[in-house]
Amino acid sequence: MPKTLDISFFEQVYQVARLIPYGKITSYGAIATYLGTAKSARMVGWAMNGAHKLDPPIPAHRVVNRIGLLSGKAHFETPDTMQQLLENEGIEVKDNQVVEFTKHFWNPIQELKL
DNA sequence: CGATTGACGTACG
DNA sequence: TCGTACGCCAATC
Repeated sequence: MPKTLDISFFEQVYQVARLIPYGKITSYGAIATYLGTAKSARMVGWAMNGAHKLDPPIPAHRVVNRIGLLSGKAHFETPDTMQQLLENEGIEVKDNQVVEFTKHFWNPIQELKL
């Protein structure tokens, strides 16, 4: 049996996270929903816990919660890293929150679902 | 080895 | 409309 079918939820999260295009952002819930486990949004964030340890690294800064809040900024090297990275990609951040969130939102369901 | 926690989100009163 | 409860599953205490 191919192990490709045995990849855990984490691996799938990593796969999707790496597909997030430059200058775009998505939410934990969006990824979870795309994977078919809408209520496992927490696990998406949990997966990001070791994102920087992976190779290639996962653009965890492009993943925010459903309201565009930089809920995971505290887990970066410095609390400002996440915001800096986003602004570097042309995404405006105001008070730990993404401005025009829906405008920069990248929905894996809409983009990847065929 | 059982209980708690955690980068979230939805359901329900 | 707002506040509280629960689910999700792995890692840590």
